[in-house]
Amino acid sequence: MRIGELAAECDCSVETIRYYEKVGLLSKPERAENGYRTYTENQLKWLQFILRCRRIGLTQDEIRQLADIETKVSAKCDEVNELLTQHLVNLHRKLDDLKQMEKSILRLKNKCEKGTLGDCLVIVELMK
Amino acid sequence: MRIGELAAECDCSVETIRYYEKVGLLSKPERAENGYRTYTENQLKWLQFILRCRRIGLTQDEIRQLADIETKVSAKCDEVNELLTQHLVNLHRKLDDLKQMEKSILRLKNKCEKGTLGDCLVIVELMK
DNA sequence: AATAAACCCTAAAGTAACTACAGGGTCAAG
DNA sequence: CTTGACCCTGTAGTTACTTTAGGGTTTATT
Repeated sequence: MRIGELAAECDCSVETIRYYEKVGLLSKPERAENGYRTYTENQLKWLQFILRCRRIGLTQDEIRQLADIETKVSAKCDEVNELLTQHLVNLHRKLDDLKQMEKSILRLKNKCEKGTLGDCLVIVELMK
Repeated sequence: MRIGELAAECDCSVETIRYYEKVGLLSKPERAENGYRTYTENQLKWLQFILRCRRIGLTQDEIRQLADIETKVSAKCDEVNELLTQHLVNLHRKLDDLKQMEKSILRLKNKCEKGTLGDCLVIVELMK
């Protein structure tokens, strides 16, 4: 399977695949006589794994950690859970900020609807 | 208020503040005789607003648009409301994304409660 | 008073996680 | 035999910062 097929299969760009190879997230594939990369089914699965991790917001470093954990068959799931728990904490902080932000904007919108933007302290409202 | 105090107050780095000034997100502060930046209470509030926007994932461009509302004091409320409504839509999209992420992570976490990684369901699930 | 620690300055380079581009080779189809 | 769709390497650009280099200034301590 060539890089274009792999990209189509995984719904990501060819450049992203080459990039993942460069930074060591994806193992170097075999090369055909002409120098083209040829991928195996296993590498496809691994790429899908990486993309799925990225989609739920894990960083490359975190993915690398997961990959490392995977090789330590004796390790406990606790490590994986620890990583995910930390990720959840970060996520909740973002959610809280987002909700706070929504409130601020709604408040500002209400001010504007009263038609007195000229003297309503928009900035002050925004910053509350 | 000097830059160090401001940074401490806003829980961000001194470098970030100088960076925001450089890219025009934060207005240029007065300078003391020795060249040190001196900030007002208003600038502190602005910085806090910017940081909150950033934490929820708004881009600098989006923040700049919000900030521009300040200068449009004479603008019609409709115009401003339009802008805010668009931002609300964006916020809701991001909120949904984060909630989706949270669900994925929770689902994964529950699958991996104990045992060794040999049969860690998180990995299995992610590799599907 | 001298010196060290803590603070401030600018400018430039590095980082994450890609994306886009420049300047090419390869290969099946028309 | 050339056009177009692929593939290659390598470098530069993007966003939003962070780090480093190489200095001045202020404040606390000796």
